[in-house]
Amino acid sequence: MEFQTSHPNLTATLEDRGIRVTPPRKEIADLLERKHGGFTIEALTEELPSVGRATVYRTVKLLVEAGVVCKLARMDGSRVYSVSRAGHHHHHYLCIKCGAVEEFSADAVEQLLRAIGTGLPGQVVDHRIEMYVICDYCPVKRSK
Amino acid sequence: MEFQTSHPNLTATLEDRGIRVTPPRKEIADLLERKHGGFTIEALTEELPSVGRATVYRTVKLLVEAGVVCKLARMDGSRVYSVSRAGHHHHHYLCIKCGAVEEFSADAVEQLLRAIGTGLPGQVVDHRIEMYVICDYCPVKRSK
DNA sequence: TTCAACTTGATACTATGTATCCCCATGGTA
DNA sequence: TACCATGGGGATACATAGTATCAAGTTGAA
Repeated sequence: MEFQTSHPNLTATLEDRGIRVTPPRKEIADLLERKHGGFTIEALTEELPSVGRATVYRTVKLLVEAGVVCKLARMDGSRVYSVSRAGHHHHHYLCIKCGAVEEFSADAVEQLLRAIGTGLPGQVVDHRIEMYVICDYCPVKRSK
Repeated sequence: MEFQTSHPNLTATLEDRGIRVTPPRKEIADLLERKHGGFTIEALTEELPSVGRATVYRTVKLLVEAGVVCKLARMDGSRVYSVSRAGHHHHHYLCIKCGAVEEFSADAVEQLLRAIGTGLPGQVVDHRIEMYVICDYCPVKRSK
Protein backbone atom coordinates (compact mmCIF):
# COMPACT_ATOMS: atom_id res chain seq x y z
CA MET A 1 0.00 0.00 0.00
CA GLU A 2 1.14 3.48 -0.80
CA PHE A 3 0.52 6.77 0.98
CA GLN A 4 0.84 10.19 -0.60
CA THR A 5 2.66 13.07 1.01
CA SER A 6 4.21 15.22 -1.72
CA HIS A 7 2.83 18.66 -2.46
CA PRO A 8 1.22 19.51 -5.77
CA ASN A 9 1.75 22.68 -7.71
CA LEU A 10 -1.75 23.74 -8.56
CA THR A 11 -0.72 26.90 -10.35
CA ALA A 12 1.55 24.93 -12.66
CA THR A 13 -1.24 22.46 -13.32
CA LEU A 14 -3.53 25.24 -14.46
CA GLU A 15 -0.81 26.71 -16.67
CA ASP A 16 -0.04 23.33 -18.16
CA ARG A 17 -3.64 23.00 -19.17
CA GLY A 18 -3.59 26.40 -20.84
CA ILE A 19 -5.82 27.91 -18.18
CA ARG A 20 -5.01 31.50 -17.45
CA VAL A 21 -3.79 32.00 -13.90
CA THR A 22 -5.65 35.12 -12.83
CA PRO A 23 -5.21 36.75 -9.42
CA PRO A 24 -8.26 35.07 -7.85
CA ARG A 25 -7.22 31.69 -9.24
CA LYS A 26 -3.72 32.20 -7.91
CA GLU A 27 -5.08 33.05 -4.49
CA ILE A 28 -7.18 29.90 -4.43
CA ALA A 29 -4.39 27.70 -5.73
CA ASP A 30 -1.92 29.09 -3.21
CA LEU A 31 -4.29 28.55 -0.34
CA LEU A 32 -5.09 25.02 -1.42
CA GLU A 33 -1.45 24.10 -1.79
CA ARG A 34 -0.97 24.87 1.87
CA LYS A 35 -4.07 22.90 2.87
CA HIS A 36 -3.95 19.42 4.32
CA GLY A 37 -6.99 17.20 4.37
CA GLY A 38 -10.45 18.06 3.20
CA PHE A 39 -11.97 21.44 2.61
CA THR A 40 -15.39 22.78 1.75
CA ILE A 41 -16.18 25.56 -0.68
CA GLU A 42 -17.89 27.37 2.15
CA ALA A 43 -14.70 27.39 4.21
CA LEU A 44 -12.65 28.47 1.21
CA THR A 45 -15.03 31.35 0.55
CA GLU A 46 -14.70 32.49 4.12
CA GLU A 47 -10.92 32.35 3.98
CA LEU A 48 -10.86 34.36 0.76
CA PRO A 49 -13.38 37.16 1.25
CA SER A 50 -11.98 39.05 -1.72
CA VAL A 51 -12.89 36.23 -4.10
CA GLY A 52 -16.50 35.78 -5.15
CA ARG A 53 -18.33 32.60 -4.28
CA ALA A 54 -18.98 31.78 -7.93
CA THR A 55 -15.30 32.16 -8.74
CA VAL A 56 -14.37 29.80 -5.93
CA TYR A 57 -16.77 27.21 -7.32
CA ARG A 58 -15.55 27.76 -10.86
CA THR A 59 -11.90 27.47 -9.93
CA VAL A 60 -12.36 24.38 -7.80
CA LYS A 61 -14.28 22.84 -10.67
CA LEU A 62 -11.35 23.58 -12.99
CA LEU A 63 -9.03 21.88 -10.52
CA VAL A 64 -11.31 18.88 -10.23
CA GLU A 65 -11.39 18.62 -14.02
CA ALA A 66 -7.61 18.88 -14.05
CA GLY A 67 -7.52 15.94 -11.66
CA VAL A 68 -5.65 17.72 -8.88
CA VAL A 69 -8.64 18.10 -6.60
CA CYS A 70 -11.00 15.27 -5.69
CA LYS A 71 -14.64 15.56 -4.77
CA LEU A 72 -15.46 13.12 -1.99
CA ALA A 73 -18.47 12.02 0.00
CA ARG A 74 -18.55 12.02 3.78
CA MET A 75 -20.26 9.14 5.46
CA ASP A 76 -23.51 11.14 5.62
CA GLY A 77 -23.29 11.88 1.92
CA SER A 78 -22.27 15.52 2.28
CA ARG A 79 -19.39 16.71 0.14
CA VAL A 80 -15.76 17.54 0.83
CA TYR A 81 -12.98 18.40 -1.54
CA SER A 82 -9.39 17.32 -1.19
CA VAL A 83 -6.21 18.36 -2.93
CA SER A 84 -4.73 15.34 -4.63
CA ARG A 85 -1.07 14.65 -4.03
CA ALA A 86 -0.97 11.55 -6.19
CA GLY A 87 -0.80 12.01 -9.90
CA HIS A 88 -2.31 8.61 -10.49
CA HIS A 89 -5.40 6.68 -9.54
CA HIS A 90 -5.98 6.54 -5.78
CA HIS A 91 -8.60 6.44 -3.07
CA HIS A 92 -9.22 8.25 0.19
CA TYR A 93 -9.73 7.73 3.83
CA LEU A 94 -11.60 10.35 5.77
CA CYS A 95 -11.67 10.89 9.48
CA ILE A 96 -15.30 11.18 10.51
CA LYS A 97 -14.35 13.25 13.53
CA CYS A 98 -11.82 15.82 12.41
CA GLY A 99 -12.45 15.82 8.68
CA ALA A 100 -8.86 14.91 7.78
CA VAL A 101 -8.52 13.35 4.35
CA GLU A 102 -5.60 11.26 3.18
CA GLU A 103 -4.93 9.30 0.04
CA PHE A 104 -3.88 5.76 -0.45
CA SER A 105 -3.52 3.43 -3.36
CA ALA A 106 -3.21 -0.31 -3.35
CA ASP A 107 -2.58 -2.44 -6.40
CA ALA A 108 -4.30 -5.36 -4.74
CA VAL A 109 -7.55 -3.43 -4.57
CA GLU A 110 -7.34 -2.39 -8.19
CA GLN A 111 -6.66 -5.92 -9.30
CA LEU A 112 -9.53 -7.24 -7.26
CA LEU A 113 -11.94 -4.62 -8.52
CA ARG A 114 -10.86 -5.36 -12.08
CA ALA A 115 -11.62 -8.99 -11.43
CA ILE A 116 -15.03 -8.10 -10.03
CA GLY A 117 -15.61 -5.85 -12.99
CA THR A 118 -15.25 -8.71 -15.41
CA GLY A 119 -18.01 -10.49 -13.51
CA LEU A 120 -20.47 -7.59 -13.74
CA PRO A 121 -23.01 -7.46 -16.56
CA GLY A 122 -21.53 -4.39 -18.20
CA GLN A 123 -18.34 -2.52 -18.84
CA VAL A 124 -16.77 -0.89 -15.80
CA VAL A 125 -16.06 2.77 -16.42
CA ASP A 126 -14.81 3.90 -13.04
CA HIS A 127 -14.98 3.14 -9.36
CA ARG A 128 -14.80 4.90 -6.06
CA ILE A 129 -13.71 3.70 -2.65
CA GLU A 130 -13.97 5.70 0.53
CA MET A 131 -12.76 4.45 3.89
CA TYR A 132 -14.11 6.18 6.98
CA VAL A 133 -11.83 6.17 9.98
CA ILE A 134 -11.38 7.78 13.36
CA CYS A 135 -7.81 8.90 13.06
CA ASP A 136 -5.21 8.52 15.77
CA TYR A 137 -4.55 11.68 17.75
CA CYS A 138 -7.75 13.13 16.35
CA PRO A 139 -8.47 16.67 17.51
CA VAL A 140 -12.05 15.39 17.80
CA LYS A 141 -13.93 18.47 16.67
CA ARG A 142 -15.28 18.03 13.20
CA SER A 143 -14.35 20.81 10.81
CA LYS A 144 -17.34 21.47 8.66
CA MET B 1 -19.12 -12.77 -5.73
CA GLU B 2 -22.77 -12.56 -4.86
CA PHE B 3 -25.63 -10.74 -6.55
CA GLN B 4 -28.89 -9.79 -4.90
CA THR B 5 -32.26 -10.41 -6.46
CA SER B 6 -34.80 -11.09 -3.69
CA HIS B 7 -37.49 -8.53 -2.86
CA PRO B 8 -37.63 -6.76 0.47
CA ASN B 9 -40.75 -6.09 2.45
CA LEU B 10 -40.45 -2.45 3.35
CA THR B 11 -43.75 -2.26 5.17
CA ALA B 12 -42.73 -5.12 7.43
CA THR B 13 -39.41 -3.43 8.08
CA LEU B 14 -41.14 -0.29 9.28
CA GLU B 15 -43.51 -2.29 11.49
CA ASP B 16 -40.62 -4.26 12.95
CA ARG B 17 -38.98 -1.04 13.96
CA GLY B 18 -42.16 0.14 15.68
CA ILE B 19 -42.76 2.79 13.05
CA ARG B 20 -46.42 3.34 12.32
CA VAL B 21 -47.34 2.43 8.78
CA THR B 22 -49.58 5.28 7.74
CA PRO B 23 -51.29 5.51 4.34
CA PRO B 24 -48.61 7.76 2.79
CA ARG B 25 -45.84 5.55 4.15
CA LYS B 26 -47.59 2.50 2.80
CA GLU B 27 -47.90 4.10 -0.62
CA ILE B 28 -44.20 4.92 -0.70
CA ALA B 29 -43.17 1.49 0.57
CA ASP B 30 -45.40 -0.29 -1.95
CA LEU B 31 -44.04 1.76 -4.82
CA LEU B 32 -40.45 1.18 -3.77
CA GLU B 33 -40.95 -2.56 -3.42
CA ARG B 34 -41.88 -2.68 -7.07
CA LYS B 35 -38.91 -0.52 -8.11
CA HIS B 36 -35.74 -1.90 -9.60
CA GLY B 37 -32.55 0.10 -9.64
CA GLY B 38 -32.07 3.63 -8.45
CA PHE B 39 -34.65 6.27 -7.82
CA THR B 40 -34.62 9.92 -6.92
CA ILE B 41 -36.89 11.69 -4.45
CA GLU B 42 -37.96 13.96 -7.24
CA ALA B 43 -39.18 11.02 -9.33
CA LEU B 44 -40.91 9.49 -6.33
CA THR B 45 -42.70 12.76 -5.61
CA GLU B 46 -43.92 12.92 -9.19
CA GLU B 47 -45.18 9.35 -9.07
CA LEU B 48 -47.05 10.00 -5.83
CA PRO B 49 -48.74 13.37 -6.28
CA SER B 50 -50.99 12.73 -3.30
CA VAL B 51 -48.01 12.53 -0.94
CA GLY B 52 -46.28 15.72 0.12
CA ARG B 53 -42.65 16.26 -0.76
CA ALA B 54 -41.61 16.53 2.88
CA THR B 55 -43.29 13.24 3.67
CA VAL B 56 -41.46 11.53 0.83
CA TYR B 57 -38.16 12.80 2.20
CA ARG B 58 -39.10 11.85 5.74
CA THR B 59 -40.17 8.35 4.80
CA VAL B 60 -37.14 7.64 2.63
CA LYS B 61 -34.98 8.84 5.50
CA LEU B 62 -36.71 6.38 7.81
CA LEU B 63 -36.02 3.61 5.31
CA VAL B 64 -32.38 4.63 5.00
CA GLU B 65 -32.07 4.57 8.79
CA ALA B 66 -33.71 1.15 8.80
CA GLY B 67 -31.04 0.00 6.38
CA VAL B 68 -33.40 -1.07 3.60
CA VAL B 69 -32.68 1.86 1.34
CA CYS B 70 -29.18 3.02 0.40
CA LYS B 71 -28.11 6.52 -0.48
CA LEU B 72 -25.56 6.42 -3.29
CA ALA B 73 -23.49 8.84 -5.29
CA ARG B 74 -23.49 8.96 -9.06
CA MET B 75 -20.19 9.53 -10.76
CA ASP B 76 -20.88 13.28 -10.88
CA GLY B 77 -21.63 13.29 -7.16
CA SER B 78 -25.40 13.67 -7.49
CA ARG B 79 -27.55 11.41 -5.36
CA VAL B 80 -29.62 8.34 -6.07
CA TYR B 81 -31.41 6.05 -3.69
CA SER B 82 -31.71 2.32 -4.09
CA VAL B 83 -33.84 -0.26 -2.34
CA SER B 84 -31.56 -2.77 -0.70
CA ARG B 85 -32.27 -6.40 -1.36
CA ALA B 86 -29.40 -7.68 0.74
CA GLY B 87 -29.85 -7.71 4.46
CA HIS B 88 -26.12 -7.61 4.99
CA HIS B 89 -23.18 -5.45 4.03
CA HIS B 90 -22.90 -4.90 0.28
CA HIS B 91 -21.87 -2.46 -2.40
CA HIS B 92 -23.37 -1.15 -5.61
CA TYR B 93 -22.72 -0.82 -9.25
CA LEU B 94 -24.48 1.92 -11.13
CA CYS B 95 -25.00 2.25 -14.84
CA ILE B 96 -23.93 5.75 -15.82
CA LYS B 97 -26.25 5.69 -18.83
CA CYS B 98 -29.57 4.24 -17.71
CA GLY B 99 -29.28 4.77 -13.95
CA ALA B 100 -29.74 1.10 -13.11
CA VAL B 101 -28.40 0.15 -9.70
CA GLU B 102 -27.52 -3.36 -8.60
CA GLU B 103 -25.92 -4.76 -5.50
CA PHE B 104 -23.00 -7.06 -5.09
CA SER B 105 -20.93 -8.30 -2.25
CA ALA B 106 -17.57 -10.00 -2.34
CA ASP B 107 -15.79 -11.45 0.65
CA ALA B 108 -12.45 -10.92 -1.04
CA VAL B 109 -13.03 -7.17 -1.13
CA GLU B 110 -14.03 -7.05 2.50
CA GLN B 111 -11.00 -9.03 3.54
CA LEU B 112 -8.72 -6.83 1.51
CA LEU B 113 -10.24 -3.63 2.86
CA ARG B 114 -9.89 -4.99 6.38
CA ALA B 115 -6.26 -5.64 5.66
CA ILE B 116 -5.81 -2.12 4.33
CA GLY B 117 -7.65 -0.79 7.35
CA THR B 118 -5.09 -2.23 9.71
CA GLY B 119 -2.42 -0.29 7.81
CA LEU B 120 -4.20 3.04 8.15
CA PRO B 121 -3.35 5.42 11.01
CA GLY B 122 -6.73 5.15 12.68
CA GLN B 123 -9.65 2.87 13.32
CA VAL B 124 -11.77 2.06 10.29
CA VAL B 125 -15.43 2.75 10.96
CA ASP B 126 -17.00 2.07 7.58
CA HIS B 127 -16.29 2.05 3.90
CA ARG B 128 -18.05 2.61 0.65
CA ILE B 129 -17.41 1.24 -2.82
CA GLU B 130 -19.22 2.29 -5.93
CA MET B 131 -18.56 0.79 -9.34
CA TYR B 132 -19.69 2.74 -12.38
CA VAL B 133 -20.56 0.67 -15.42
CA ILE B 134 -22.26 0.92 -18.78
CA CYS B 135 -24.60 -2.01 -18.50
CA ASP B 136 -25.22 -4.51 -21.24
CA TYR B 137 -28.40 -3.94 -23.22
CA CYS B 138 -28.58 -0.47 -21.75
CA PRO B 139 -31.63 1.52 -22.85
CA VAL B 140 -29.12 4.37 -23.14
CA LYS B 141 -31.31 7.24 -21.95
CA ARG B 142 -30.41 8.23 -18.45
CA SER B 143 -33.33 8.33 -16.06
CA LYS B 144 -32.87 11.32 -13.85
C1' DT C 1 -5.29 51.05 -30.45
C1' DT C 2 -8.89 48.18 -30.99
C1' DC C 3 -11.55 44.45 -30.26
C1' DA C 4 -12.85 39.77 -29.26
C1' DA C 5 -12.51 36.50 -25.84
C1' DC C 6 -12.12 35.54 -21.17
C1' DT C 7 -12.83 36.33 -16.29
C1' DT C 8 -15.03 38.36 -12.53
C1' DG C 9 -18.45 39.43 -8.71
C1' DA C 10 -23.17 39.91 -7.91
C1' DT C 11 -27.13 37.88 -8.13
C1' DA C 12 -30.76 34.86 -9.50
C1' DC C 13 -31.93 30.41 -9.87
C1' DT C 14 -32.02 25.16 -9.34
C1' DA C 15 -31.64 21.08 -6.65
C1' DT C 16 -31.72 18.61 -2.52
C1' DG C 17 -32.90 18.43 1.92
C1' DT C 18 -34.51 20.05 6.66
C1' DA C 19 -37.30 22.76 10.03
C1' DT C 20 -41.52 24.84 11.22
C1' DC C 21 -46.21 25.49 11.26
C1' DC C 22 -50.83 24.25 12.08
C1' DC C 23 -54.16 20.73 11.49
C1' DC C 24 -55.75 15.93 11.57
C1' DA C 25 -55.81 11.03 12.96
C1' DT C 26 -54.91 7.82 16.45
C1' DG C 27 -54.98 5.62 20.66
C1' DG C 28 -55.08 5.55 25.56
C1' DT C 29 -57.70 6.91 29.60
C1' DA C 30 -61.42 8.52 32.45
C1' DT D 1 -68.24 8.54 24.80
C1' DA D 2 -65.45 12.45 25.75
C1' DC D 3 -61.02 14.05 26.44
C1' DC D 4 -56.46 14.73 25.51
C1' DA D 5 -51.61 13.77 24.39
C1' DT D 6 -48.89 12.17 20.76
C1' DG D 7 -47.43 11.66 16.38
C1' DG D 8 -47.83 12.26 11.47
C1' DG D 9 -49.05 15.05 7.30
C1' DG D 10 -49.06 18.82 3.89
C1' DA D 11 -47.62 23.37 2.94
C1' DT D 12 -44.23 26.26 3.08
C1' DA D 13 -40.13 28.59 4.57
C1' DC D 14 -35.51 27.96 5.02
C1' DA D 15 -30.68 25.97 4.40
C1' DT D 16 -27.05 24.34 1.64
C1' DA D 17 -24.58 23.22 -2.60
C1' DG D 18 -23.91 24.42 -6.89
C1' DT D 19 -24.95 26.53 -11.75
C1' DA D 20 -26.47 30.17 -15.03
C1' DT D 21 -26.76 34.82 -16.25
C1' DC D 22 -25.22 39.33 -16.79
C1' DA D 23 -22.85 43.57 -17.00
C1' DA D 24 -18.38 45.26 -16.34
C1' DG D 25 -13.45 44.80 -16.17
C1' DT D 26 -8.98 42.45 -18.15
C1' DT D 27 -6.14 40.46 -21.30
C1' DG D 28 -3.87 39.48 -25.28
C1' DA D 29 -3.48 39.33 -30.16
C1' DA D 30 -3.88 41.81 -34.49
